[in-house]
Amino acid sequence: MARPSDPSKKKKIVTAAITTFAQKGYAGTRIAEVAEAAGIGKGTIYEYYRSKEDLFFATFEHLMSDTNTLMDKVSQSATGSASKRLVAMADAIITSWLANLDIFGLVLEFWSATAAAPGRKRFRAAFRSAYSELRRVVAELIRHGIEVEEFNAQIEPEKIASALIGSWDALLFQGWLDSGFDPLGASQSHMKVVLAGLRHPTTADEE
Amino acid sequence: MARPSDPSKKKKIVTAAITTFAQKGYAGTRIAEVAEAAGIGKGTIYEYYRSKEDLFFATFEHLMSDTNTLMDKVSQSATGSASKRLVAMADAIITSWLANLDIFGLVLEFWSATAAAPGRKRFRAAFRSAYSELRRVVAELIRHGIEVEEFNAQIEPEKIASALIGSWDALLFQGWLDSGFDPLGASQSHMKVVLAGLRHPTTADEE
Amino acid sequence: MARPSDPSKKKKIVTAAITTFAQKGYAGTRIAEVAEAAGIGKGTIYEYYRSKEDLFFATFEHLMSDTNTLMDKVSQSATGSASKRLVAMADAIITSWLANLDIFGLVLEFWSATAAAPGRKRFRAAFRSAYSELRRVVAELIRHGIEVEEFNAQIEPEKIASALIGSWDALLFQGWLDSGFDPLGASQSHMKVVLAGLRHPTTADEE
Amino acid sequence: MARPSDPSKKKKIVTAAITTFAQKGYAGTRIAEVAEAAGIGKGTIYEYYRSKEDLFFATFEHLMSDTNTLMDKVSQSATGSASKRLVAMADAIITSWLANLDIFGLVLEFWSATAAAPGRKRFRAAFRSAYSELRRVVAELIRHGIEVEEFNAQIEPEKIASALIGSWDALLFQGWLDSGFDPLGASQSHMKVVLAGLRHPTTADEE
DNA sequence: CATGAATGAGGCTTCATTCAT
DNA sequence: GATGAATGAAGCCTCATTCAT
Repeated sequence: MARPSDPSKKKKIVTAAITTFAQKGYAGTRIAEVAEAAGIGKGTIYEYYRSKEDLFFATFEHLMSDTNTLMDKVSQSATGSASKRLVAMADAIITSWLANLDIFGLVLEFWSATAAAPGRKRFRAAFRSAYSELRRVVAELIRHGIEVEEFNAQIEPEKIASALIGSWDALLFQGWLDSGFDPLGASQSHMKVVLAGLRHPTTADEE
Repeated sequence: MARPSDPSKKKKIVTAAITTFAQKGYAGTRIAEVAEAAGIGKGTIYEYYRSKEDLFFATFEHLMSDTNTLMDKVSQSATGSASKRLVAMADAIITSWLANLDIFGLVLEFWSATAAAPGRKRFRAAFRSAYSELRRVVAELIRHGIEVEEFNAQIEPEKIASALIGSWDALLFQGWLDSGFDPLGASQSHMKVVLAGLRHPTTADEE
Repeated sequence: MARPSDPSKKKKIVTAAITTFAQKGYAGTRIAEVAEAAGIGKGTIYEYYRSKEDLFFATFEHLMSDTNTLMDKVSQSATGSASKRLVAMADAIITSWLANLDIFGLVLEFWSATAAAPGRKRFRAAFRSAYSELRRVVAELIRHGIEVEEFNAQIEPEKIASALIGSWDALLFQGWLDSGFDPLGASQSHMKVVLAGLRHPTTADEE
Repeated sequence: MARPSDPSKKKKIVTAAITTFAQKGYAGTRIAEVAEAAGIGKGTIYEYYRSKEDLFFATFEHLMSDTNTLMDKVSQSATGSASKRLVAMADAIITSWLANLDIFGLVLEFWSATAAAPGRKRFRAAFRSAYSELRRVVAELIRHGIEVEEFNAQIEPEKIASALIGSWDALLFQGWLDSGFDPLGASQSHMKVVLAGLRHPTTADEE
């Protein structure tokens, strides 16, 4: 009864699942399709994953961890001023996703998985902590910029961080919707403005 | 043969559909549930909508038009400097959605509907044009700010617009995920920085 | 509660039903279609007929009575030798149906209605008595031919009658299937042979 | 993805389908009933047949092929004069169907399937070619009878063939309607007359 | 009388999951 | 361990019939 755990096969399944879920969505994907894409039998998937839902969550975790890995790499390799590091981070994330825009649909599926009914609470929880962590990293960077007096002290690092991260996601979504849209360019333009804003004092409260 | 078209009943159905789809997601919703929520018979829904998918799209259009109405109201009523108007717009959108955060899950469903398979192309098309319009309106406002020399001339209105809009969506999403998160505060903080950035020249290209 | 009985409206409904059932079959016909074809409201049909099944049976009776009327006319107007009368009868029936081959599909529906389940026993009964009557008329004619020594006395009128009648139906069916097939020609050819056979003694029992 | 194709199971299903469709008609039959009659699960049927309609067509083909097999056997084994062979053929077909009169209702369903709407064109096509072939075989036999001067040269083999075949069908139908009716006797009586007619010259055209 | 909007029973079909091989 | 044939719960949708207007 103990399930097998050949990691190479698990990977093969998840990879196939990513492709298939991305193309057809969760509801539109049949387990048989994933199996076929993975070049294995339908029943075999159940040796490695308890259910379709479980497999879906596994693809989620897989992508999540890819993103985390990317983030770690970026934040470790980034050098220079806080501004440069922020821009590098934005560019890295967006560039990385642009290179895989074909599976961006999967992200949308994950987002919507945070909504629907029961058994999907883990998606919401995972997203929450992922965003939380991402905000922490970015906020840290901003805070650092303040400390070294690169950024103005009035700003609230956490809040800015959440908006920045959000803009990255949202620009990718717009790029996904509209192939004529350029998320990277938009992000860079936005980052320039934000960095300018971070350096200068915000005007005394309007009105 | 000719289907009935009592608009008040259509509205009753759509309203029920919004609630139900928002709570349980598209896949998790049974037509019978919507009917019950609308206080009518299951078959009656099919007098007004050809299919579940059609009803879903109708809820989409309904919310879309609500958002458009809101946008029109905001852009018409907004007065004062470009900055103030931008902030007003951001606040209006976010506040409006915060008041209906319980149906934000529906938006996620719509987002993911832009992905999956056939018969859903219209979602993508509708989103594309909606974003396009929203960008146009916001970019217009920014362009106006440049003309009156409130904003610095180097910025690219369309790109900034897309990032701003994106941040609103994405902050709402974070608020949806995490009830401790405050989208409005984050947006306001972000807007302040952006407005500061818009007023000041961006530094000479970083290397 | 008493049902109305405006006969002109009943006729309008049955006429519409004949056309529609003939084109789409019983199962493929919706009451709404019949109503539309009749130029009346869907509910009105139920003022005149208890159910779809009932309406179907009414179309059956209508056609049956048409056929009976035809038969009566033919058998009364026929003059001359028994042979001539038989041929006239065959020709009349086939010609009449050929002129309405577009509703022959309805006859097929009636035939199959003699099979399926309960509530359709009346179709079988009606057919049984209709065939019985038809056989009686044709057999009578043959018997008459025997009496006047036009036909050979060995033949069994009832059996020949049933085969003749059957051949008419079946040739029409073949014509219905294949527009290149000529039921009338085939019938005439067949009748000639049969009449020749009726006139001559059948050979002593073949071994 | 690839559907199973165990022929013995396909046969089991078709057999069950024949019984059930014959008893209750196409419309009156529920897939679940067929499954139960076949002793398998409802879903299993869909592993072997795409739809109810498909299964129905399969039963049609099955019976068609049975009939063809019978015809081949009869035409090959038949010896003796053309007359004897014709009678043998008639008797074989009728006897064979009489032995299975319980599923004759199915034939009626098939006949009516040549009418109704779309997706059923194949029934008509199959019938057309089946009748065409049957006519060919019978006409061939008649033509042979002419050649050996057993039959008179004036007759038209194709036309007589179509009428003979038709009479077999139609007599079976009458037997099906009325258990007191004897299709075999009627056919034999009819065949005798026809054979007598085939041997003797038809009278000069009856004005 | 006529209408057609409303209804819900009923059936086909899908597909995740199981389990014998 | 791997497989895929078998399964049946579940759900969309149709359409005959009703009945308030």
